[in-house]
Amino acid sequence: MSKNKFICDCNVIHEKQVLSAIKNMPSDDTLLKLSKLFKVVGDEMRTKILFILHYHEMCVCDIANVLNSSKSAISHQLRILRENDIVGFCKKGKEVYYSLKDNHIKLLFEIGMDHIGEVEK
Amino acid sequence: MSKNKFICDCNVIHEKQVLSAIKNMPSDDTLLKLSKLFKVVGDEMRTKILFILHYHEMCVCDIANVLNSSKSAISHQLRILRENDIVGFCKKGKEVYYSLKDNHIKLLFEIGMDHIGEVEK
DNA sequence: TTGACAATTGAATAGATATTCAACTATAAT
DNA sequence: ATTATAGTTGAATATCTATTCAATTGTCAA
Repeated sequence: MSKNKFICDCNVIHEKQVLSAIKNMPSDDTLLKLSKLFKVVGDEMRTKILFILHYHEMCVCDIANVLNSSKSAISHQLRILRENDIVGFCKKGKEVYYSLKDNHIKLLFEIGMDHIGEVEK
Repeated sequence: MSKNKFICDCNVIHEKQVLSAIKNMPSDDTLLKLSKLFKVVGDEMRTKILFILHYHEMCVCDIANVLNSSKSAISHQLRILRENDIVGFCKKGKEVYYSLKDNHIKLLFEIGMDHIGEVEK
């Protein structure tokens, strides 16, 4: 088991598996995007916003009222969701209506609910 | 449109939808668990660890070498994954082998990859 | 055109968290 | 028994991030 080719504070125990795992890893860019997606969904306020939007589109004030939060806080979170292509929006008069951009979030929620052993109503 | 029943810095625009959304929200406990799941997966190092483990179980040193990180850093992250029922482990001699606890993470990854438009090899 | 309100934005703050470092436990080999 | 190695753990630090606050933009109604 050689050690020199790995810059790490510990030995390689199974060189073959380690090399194989390195080879199979997607690019850092891909993994970053993947973890970013989960990170964006994985904030309690954003999870709640997405849960609301998976029923129907809603404007910022209404979302703030459902979640008992401020327009500003909600708007900041919506910006993050927007920048990560998770929600879309359309303006109607003074109001801006947000909605889920595609079906992936709903699927993630279903699997997540399954994992934590709760039944979505 | 009454405002008083909502403690918020803005008006309720569509009271019926707001009340309906409140009624449909799962419990805070459920939503916390759900967002926690995504938060735990949504860290770049943990995403990488899980990606490795979805091929085969692996011991801490090997994971550290694949990811070019330290035993300690990996061990800290594995503890978080353990505490959230995402990975399991078994000891064999001096080594501890970690593996995915169930199939949900793999499903989350597939949907996530689909969302970011990458094809998992 | 003026006032009211929905929404966004930037800066500041407070809270959360990943990594590092050092110390420690447990197991295997000599 | 002693030494070496795998892994864990707690504390400290440095980074990141969610919320708040104040100011601003854009649209509608009077």
